[in-house]
Formats: sequence, C-alpha cells, structure tokens
Amino acid sequence: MGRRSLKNIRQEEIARALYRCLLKKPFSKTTIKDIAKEAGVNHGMLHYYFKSKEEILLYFLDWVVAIQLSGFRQWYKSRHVDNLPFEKALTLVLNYTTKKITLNEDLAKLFIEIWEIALYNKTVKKKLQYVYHAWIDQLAIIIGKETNEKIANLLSAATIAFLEGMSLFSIMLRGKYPINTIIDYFEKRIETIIKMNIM
Amino acid sequence: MGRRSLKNIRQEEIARALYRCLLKKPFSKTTIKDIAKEAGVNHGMLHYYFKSKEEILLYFLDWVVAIQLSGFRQWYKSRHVDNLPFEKALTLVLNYTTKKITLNEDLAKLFIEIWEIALYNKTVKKKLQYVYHAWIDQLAIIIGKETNEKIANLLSAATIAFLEGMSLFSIMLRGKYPINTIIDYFEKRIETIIKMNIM
Amino acid sequence: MGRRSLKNIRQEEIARALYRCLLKKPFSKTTIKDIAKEAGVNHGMLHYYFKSKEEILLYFLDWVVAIQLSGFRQWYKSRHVDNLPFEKALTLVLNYTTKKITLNEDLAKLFIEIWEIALYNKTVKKKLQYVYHAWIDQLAIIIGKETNEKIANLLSAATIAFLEGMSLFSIMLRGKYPINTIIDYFEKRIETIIKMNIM
Amino acid sequence: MGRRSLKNIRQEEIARALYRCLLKKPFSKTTIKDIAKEAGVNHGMLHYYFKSKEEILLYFLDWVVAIQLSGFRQWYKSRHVDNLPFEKALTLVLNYTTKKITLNEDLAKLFIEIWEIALYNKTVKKKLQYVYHAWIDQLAIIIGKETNEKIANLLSAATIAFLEGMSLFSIMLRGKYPINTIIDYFEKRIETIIKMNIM
DNA sequence: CATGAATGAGTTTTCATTCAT
DNA sequence: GATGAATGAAAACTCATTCAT
Repeated sequence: MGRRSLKNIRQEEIARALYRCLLKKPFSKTTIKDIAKEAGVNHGMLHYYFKSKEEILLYFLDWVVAIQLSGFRQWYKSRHVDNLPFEKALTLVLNYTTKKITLNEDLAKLFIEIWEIALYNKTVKKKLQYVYHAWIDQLAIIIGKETNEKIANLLSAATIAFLEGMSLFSIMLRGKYPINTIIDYFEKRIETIIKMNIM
Repeated sequence: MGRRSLKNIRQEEIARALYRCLLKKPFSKTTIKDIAKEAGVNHGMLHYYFKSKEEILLYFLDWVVAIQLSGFRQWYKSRHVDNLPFEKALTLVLNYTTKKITLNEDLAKLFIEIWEIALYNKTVKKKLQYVYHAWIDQLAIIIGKETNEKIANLLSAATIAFLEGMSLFSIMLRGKYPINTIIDYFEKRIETIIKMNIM
Repeated sequence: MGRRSLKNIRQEEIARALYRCLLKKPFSKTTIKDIAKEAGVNHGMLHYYFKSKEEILLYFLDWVVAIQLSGFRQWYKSRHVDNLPFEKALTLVLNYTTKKITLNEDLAKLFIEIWEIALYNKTVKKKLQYVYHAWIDQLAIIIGKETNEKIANLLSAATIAFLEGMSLFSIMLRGKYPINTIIDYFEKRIETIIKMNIM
Repeated sequence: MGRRSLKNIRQEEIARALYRCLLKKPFSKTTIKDIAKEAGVNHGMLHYYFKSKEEILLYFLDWVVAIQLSGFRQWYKSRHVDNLPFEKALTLVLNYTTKKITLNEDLAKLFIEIWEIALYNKTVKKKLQYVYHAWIDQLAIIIGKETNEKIANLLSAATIAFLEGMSLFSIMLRGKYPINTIIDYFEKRIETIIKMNIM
C-alpha cells in the first residue's frame, strides 16, 4: 500500500499491541507499560506517539473499525453482492456477518469491553454509534429491496441487536448453549420473518 | 422475612450504595471511599463487612439478581401466569421483561458493566451464566407448551439474546433509533415466529 | 494554645519539613517524597492531609507568615512600642526587623524562593502582596507620626524595599560586602532621612 | 566584532530563545523542547551546541550580563560621564539605572528567577556576584568623588540594594504602590543623603 | 550539521488495605 | 462496632539526554 510514515507504523503497532492486551485484561487494568511490553517498545514511546492513554484507545478504536469495514467492503465487492437478488444477497451478508463478526470470539470480547467504556466516555460512545449506524444502514439497504425503508431500518436494527445479543452469549454462555445452532436456525428463517413483516 | 443480622442489613446498604455508584462510574473507577460515602458509613467498615472490594461486587451481584428474581416471581404468582393459556402467558411475560428489564435503563447500564467484568472474572461470569440460565429456562417453559423442549430452549435463548441486544441499543443508540417501536413490533410477532418455527 | 486536631499537628509538621527542605533545594526540585522523608512520615500521608503539592506550599506560606507576624506582634506588645516616642519606636522596630527578618539568612533564602514562585503563581503572589502590605502599613503607622500619611507610606515602602534588597545581598554577597555595617549605618541615619523628607 | 562562528550565532539564538521562554515560565519548567521551539531549531541541536540544559543557562547568563554591560558602557561613553561633575554624573547614572534596569519589568522578572537559581547553584551565584560587584564598583567610583572609598562602597551597595528592592516591588506590587513615584522621590534626594553621610 | 526516534529515571497522585484507638 | 490515620504498591505522564540515520 505504498509508504507509510514511521509514526503511522508505530501507532498501528501500538494499536495491535493493545488489541492483544485487551484479550487478557480490561482496558482499565491494562497499563501503559503492559501495552509497551506487548508492542516490544519502551513505555516512553507510547507517550511520544500518543498524548495519553485515552488517545491510544481512540486510535485503536478507529483502527479496529477501519479494518472490519475494509474487510467487509472488499468481500462485498469481490462477491458482487450489489448485483445479486434479494434472497442471495441477504443470505450471503448474514453469513459473512455471523461468521466474521458475531462468532469471532476475539472481536466479541473486544466489543463487550468497548460497550462498557462507551457507557462513561462520550467520544467512545460516538464512535460506537457510528459503527452501529453504518452496520444497520448497510443491512437496511438489502432488506429495503423487499420492504419499505422504515420497516427495513427497523428490521435491520432488530437483526443486528439479535446478533449482538448472540455475540454476547457466545462469550458468556460458551459451551452451555448451542450458539451456532441458534444462529443457523435463524439465518434460515430471517428471510421468512422479513417477508412476513411486510404484511 | 423475620430478623436479619446487623451485618446483613449493612451489607445490603453497601450493595445499594454500590448500585448508585455504578450509575455514575465504572466499577474500576469506583473507590471504596465512594461506596462508603454513598452508603453513609466509614470506609473502614467496608472491610469489616467484606474481605475486599471484589467481595462487595460479588455480594452486590447476588443482591441485584435476587431482587430481580423475587420481583419477577412475585409478579408471576400474582398474575397466575402458570394457569394462563400459551398466548396470554407469552404476551404477559414478554411485556414484563421488556418493560422491567430490557428498557430499564439503569439495569441496562448495570448489565453492560457486569458483562465487561465477567469477561475477565470467572466468579462474576458464573453468576451471570446462572442468571441467563434461569431466565432462558423460565421463558422456555412457556414456549415449551407449544413446541418441543429443544426448540423451545433455542427460541428462548434467541429471544433473550435479542432483548439483550435491544437493551444494549437502548443505551448506546438512545434517541437515534426507535427502540420502543422495534420492541413493540417484535412483541406482536414473536408468537407467530414461534409457531412458524414449529414447522 | 490548648488542643489542636491531629490534622493540624500533621499539617504543621509537614510545613516544618518543607521549610527544612527549602533550605536545601528549590521547591520545584523538592519532591513529595523529600518532604515526607524530612517529616518522617509516609509520602502517602502528604496526600492524605493535602490535596496536592501546591496545597502544601500554600499552607506552608500561611504558616510562615503567621509565625513571623505573631512573633512580631508579641514582641511589639511586650515592648509597648505603641506608647513610645517616635525616635524610640522607629529605632526599636527597625532593629527588630533587621535582626529578625532581614538578616535571618534562612528566612532570606526562603523569601527569594517565594519571590520566584510568586512570579508565575497568582495565589502565591497574592499572599506575598498581603505580607508586604501589612509590613509597609505597620512601618507607615510609626513614620506617620512625624509626617503626612502619603509620604509615610512612600518612605515605608522605600525602607522595606531597601531592607529586602539588603536581605538579598546578605545571601548573594555574603562575605563579600559588610552587610551588617551597611545596615547599621542606615539604621542610624534613617531617622534623619525621614525628617529630611518632611521638608 | 567581525566574524563569529556559526556555533556562536546559534548559541546566541538559543540564549535569546531562553530569554523569551523565561518571561513565560520558570527555568525549571522550561523544557529543552520549549527553548528549541522558541529558537526555531531542532531540540537535538541544543545538545550539539551545549552539553546540558544547565550549560544553556550559564551561557545565557553571560549573554544577558554582557548585553547589559555593553549597553551601559556605550551609553556611559556617549554621554562622557567620566568628565561630568559629581552631581550631574550621579543624576545621569541613577536615571539610566532606574529606567533601563530597575523598572525594566522583563529584566526584573528575569533577575528574580536568577536570584532563585543562584540560591542553590554555585556557578550561577558566582556570575551574579560578579554582576553586583561590577555594578557597585561602578557607582562607587562616582560617589567616591565626594567621599572616601569605604563610605562610597557602602553607599553604592546600599543604593543598589534599594534599587533591587524596588525592582522586586515593581513586579510584586505593581499597581498597588506608586513604584515610579518612590523612585523619583529618592533619585532627587540621594545626592543629599550621600552628602549628609559624609559628616 | 540536522532530525526525531528512543530511552529510562523520576515525579505526582491514587487507592485498597490494615490497624491502633 | 466505628473511625480515620497510615502504608506502600502501582499508575500515568514528563523530560533531559543519547544516537542512528
């Protein structure tokens, strides 16, 4: 992807290190030195590239979101989802979402952490709202092919709420409930539910 | 329920204080002194009644869960839900759940906090699993009247996942999406979805 | 006088410790731990009794000023300066001032430090202004017995400026100039200068 | 005079930058990067031209003193003060001193800062002593025309102490006391005081 | 010469926990 | 039981200094 400045490289390394840290500890218990150690750099460096611990978090969030978004867009293009008929497009997108996002345990953990931070941090909350907006809008476009916009939005939000709930359960109830089965079950019926709701 | 020891009274006061604290700050930023102040007792006392800050949290969790459970059970009995026909029982229970739990913003905030703590704390995770077990089982009993047990469990878990997702959205997307409308919409259709899934 | 709270006792001990520290190092290089060590207490204590390092400084300033003021007032009363004739009162007060303040090397050092802090710290500056106000006013009252108020104020301020300059020199030029001789010389002539200025 | 090395030019630029910095912050809070930024050079360069932060300060002091001294000497020559009668010379020199030094607020601030540093730094103290020596000697030469050397030195030191005290007051009591009036008042009487002291 | 990345010692501050009274 | 004084480990952050390029 061409040349990036050392600053960008380092900042991303630090974001990547924070990612690994958050799989072990909550952000509040992750110290600057933890992140530095994980990144293999001196802890003073983190303050050279970021003004504060919170700045690292904010950069990290943007980085994670950008990666997910770009991953999704690349896949979306490569499968020509735009040109597919409603049923096919819906199935494909839901499948991508559940496999790559909902059931990605690292991501699920990460998002639970982010939810909590967002509770008391407006900037983080805004970023999270942006993500859900984008996600709901994207799915609403597909659903909107078979129903009116208002209902499509409503169904899209409901579907994603359900998937986020399942994502939560995949972490909290792992091994206790057949998360995958439940998701499969609903993937197969969501099309019907959507069409049912037209009436 | 008869006499309770002073210790029990104090412990509950402290749990209640923690509840109020958690509406303002995450647990990690809530200090022993914050809780003590909110409870109107000396902070040294907290270590007299509890071994550590974590013990307060664990007691608090049990207390919150017990309150919710007893509230539900009392309501359940008073409405004789056990004797109602399937449709009526389902409607009533879902209505209670959405109004008292899903859309209770204080509780929603609290649970996001608890989810996060559970990520990295096995004891908290176990308590949370117990709560979801109890909840899913309860709903599954009602749904089970119209379908087989396995499917009932699956549908119950899915419904509660959806409600937890909506609870999350009610906090994160408040004002941006018509949370209440979405929930109303689905309350009206869940019966159909359940019956549909029998086939 | 009578009973003082432990808090007051500790705060004063800390102020006293800071006093000793400032004879060795500037405030900016004096660490919280230095003060704690000098006071013989744990450094956490300093934050128990004071909100911040600056708060210690402010308390310290009030404490130093109060001590000097009370020392002066006690002496003033015990010598019945109020009832003495102009010449006697002036001589006595100047003598007290030069011996106890101007040529008190610890105090001189301390005040140079305070001057510097006051340069960039408004609260400290205000406290310092209060001290000089009180001092100038006090001397002006005595001088005012022989001249009009405006001139008395002017002469008082000039005298104290001279003494502060000598105080500075006593630290900076110790051993190089006969500070004591200069002060003696002027103590003897200030009366004449004052009277001369009436004309 | 003539060509100066790049090193010298840069060093002076850095000294000039430190001067501007010290009008905003004490030396202890002025960082190497602050100075570098003010000088418009890379902060690494400061360590190329100076061994340490303290070395910058020492160079800076010499630079300030040299500027003041050369300014004074130039003025002194241009006015042929050496050839003037006692009264005229005294008046002129005092006037120059009060206007250019005592009441120069930037310089006054700077010197308060230097006094404080000198308290705990022998090298700085030595430089300061040199300045006061030179200044006192210079004035003593003029005063000495009307009195014996010992008394002249004494009166010179006293006068400069007074001026330094007024300089302090001009910063600390600005707006609260009529500093200029006091100085005017004494400029007019110092000649009389000097002559009075002969007797 | 010039840059800015990197280091690490040192600073203030917070806070759970202990304990004497 | 209750109080609040005391401890000390650990946190975020700063900054003079070094050094590879």
